[in-house]
Amino acid sequence: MVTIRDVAREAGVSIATVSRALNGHSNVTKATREAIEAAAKALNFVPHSGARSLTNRQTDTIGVILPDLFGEFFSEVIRGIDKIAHGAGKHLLLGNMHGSSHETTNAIRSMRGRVDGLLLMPPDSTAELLSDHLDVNMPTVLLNAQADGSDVPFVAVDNYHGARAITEHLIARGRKRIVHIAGPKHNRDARERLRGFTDAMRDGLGERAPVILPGDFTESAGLEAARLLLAGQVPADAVFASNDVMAVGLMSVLEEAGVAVGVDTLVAGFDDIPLARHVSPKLTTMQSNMAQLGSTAAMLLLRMLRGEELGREHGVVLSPQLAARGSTGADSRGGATIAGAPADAA
Amino acid sequence: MVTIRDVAREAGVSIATVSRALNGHSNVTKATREAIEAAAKALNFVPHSGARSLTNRQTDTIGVILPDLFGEFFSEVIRGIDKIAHGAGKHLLLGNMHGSSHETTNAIRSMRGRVDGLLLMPPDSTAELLSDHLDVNMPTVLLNAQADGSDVPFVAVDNYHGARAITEHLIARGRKRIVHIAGPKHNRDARERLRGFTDAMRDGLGERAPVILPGDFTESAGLEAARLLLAGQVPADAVFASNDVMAVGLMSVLEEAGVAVGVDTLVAGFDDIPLARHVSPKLTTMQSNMAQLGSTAAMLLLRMLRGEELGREHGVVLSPQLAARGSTGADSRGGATIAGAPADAA
DNA sequence: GCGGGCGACGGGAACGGTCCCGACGGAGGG
DNA sequence: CCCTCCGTCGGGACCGTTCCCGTCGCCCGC
Repeated sequence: MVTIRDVAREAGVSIATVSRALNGHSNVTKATREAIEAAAKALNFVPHSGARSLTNRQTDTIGVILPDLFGEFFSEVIRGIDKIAHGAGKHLLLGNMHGSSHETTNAIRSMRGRVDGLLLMPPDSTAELLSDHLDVNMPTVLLNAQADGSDVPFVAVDNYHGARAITEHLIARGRKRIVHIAGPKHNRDARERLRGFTDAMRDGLGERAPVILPGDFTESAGLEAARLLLAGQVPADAVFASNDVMAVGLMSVLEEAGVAVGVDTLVAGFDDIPLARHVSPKLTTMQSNMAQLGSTAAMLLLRMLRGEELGREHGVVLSPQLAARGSTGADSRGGATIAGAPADAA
Repeated sequence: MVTIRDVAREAGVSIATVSRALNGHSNVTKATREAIEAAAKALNFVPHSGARSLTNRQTDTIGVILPDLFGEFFSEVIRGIDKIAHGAGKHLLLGNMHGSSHETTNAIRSMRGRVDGLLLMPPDSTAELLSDHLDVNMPTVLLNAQADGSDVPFVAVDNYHGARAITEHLIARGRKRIVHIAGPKHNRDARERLRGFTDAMRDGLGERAPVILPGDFTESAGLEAARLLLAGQVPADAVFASNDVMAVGLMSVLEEAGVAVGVDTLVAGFDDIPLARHVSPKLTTMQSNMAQLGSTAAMLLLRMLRGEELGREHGVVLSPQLAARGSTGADSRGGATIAGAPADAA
């Protein structure tokens, strides 16, 4: 394990000079610099980032704490974060909390001294109580959540207006008996989507008690809902599922039963997972743009790392875009999108 | 920024005692320990992991360096790694090399002092020359690559036998005019799959010059190949695409043109992306199991971190499993799989 | 020719912990 | 009653680097 001391001895100079030379400071003679660079190369010296960050009080690393989530979502968020972080020369330290609230606080604690800032996406169960554990000295941006107690910027998707927009799309296509398949009750996203749906039904159709089927964001919930519809228990000419996975499950059962999705029954989802445009007919959905969620949060954090004081009021709400496709009878060839709801930073 | 010194002052003891108490050493009086814990809690003290790792010479972090890759693959590998690492109490430090060879060495260098070991998946272009830049003191496991120069354990997918197995599957179903859509020429995986295909064609059918269409792992390559087939230029009763994405693109065009995939023409892919079982008919493919790739590599690395000396001979070759589905006329209901090629650690 | 100023380099403290070793005090046994 | 031993705690070195400050030597100007 070769250290800066070894390089100094090899080059016949002091440690301080080696540090200066290798960090590109100007007050080093060209000859000295070259001798040091030669020695460093000969010894295959690599500076110890950990020690450096101890004195520098800067790690060039961003901590990312995410709950245990399904693949596509996870990777898209990370990709968005990495794109920005990499451009700023920052590394990413991943901390997975695996859903447990205890592990969340653990993950936050263990980040101390390893990262300069934190990108935190709390699981729904701990969203409220996390404000106690946020370190005030640690720049933090919240993903898909807002800490009720403390003054932390956040980035979230406008689930409410997204759900309104897609419900209005179904109404605009002449449907009246629109059923919603909800997501998990404890999930904030799902609750907001449900709220957008019911409001749009009330405002658009005067419907005050629309049919809500229970769901949990899994494919089997979509299958189950489809069976209910096919059994004729629930009269419906359109379905808005709280996410794409359920919508895809629903569609597959309906199609197998001979229902012409996009003609007899319209189906819409939420998220725009890659699968959405590969199923037949192509699924109408709201494009959440998870990569943008990550990159926006990373940009906010970088600003904080540069010294800007950002608070809750700097939070960003991303507006999902409507992607109207075949499953609601819309033109599927162009994949044309209609502008979604406008931003609304609460 | 509260340090261990503040806690010591608050509790009226020395910093050494605080360190002992907080790390659960036995030689501390119960009363002292409780006083220290109370002080730590009152000051909201969180130990500085960076400083700790400097003396401990251990960071409890694993560095993961991946090329810029498409979503599903990336997230699955990470998930597999995280599953193991998290169980061992390790963090994950992500370094993305974004394809460039220069950034690869940069990423490796900047990991020094931040991580205890490295999981490295080099881009194809640098696979050969990376052995120069691997730090001999840094435990390293290679993903999907083998360093020719140095003695480093690796984990790879047996692309060759996988391709053989799926080609033999097509032959077993009575097909003789089997066309292969290749992947990028510089891609090691693609080359191995091509080799498996040609060998299987030679051994199974005595075919020494099977038709190879060019491809690049993208959907449009699949579309292009489909057009060639439909134009009748290339007589074919089955197609083995080098990955699922191309196979799916191919299938969509064939189906639109009225070709009954799974009856008239059989189609098979490689990877088993989630989409594979959602297209119609369901796509026969080889299940690469990317999560297992990551978890296996992580387990190897953990063994090295525990002091085991692992070398190239401890490399693991994962055998993909054949998932026979509707696109080759196999039963798609059960999603039954047939055992793939046996492991073959070169 | 001498003094002042500036540029190049070295010494050492500091970052925030861990741990070795030595000191001190109390208890128990001879 | 004294000595010894063990358990608890404090002092200080150390991990690898950065940076402040001080020193030394050289060059230039008067």
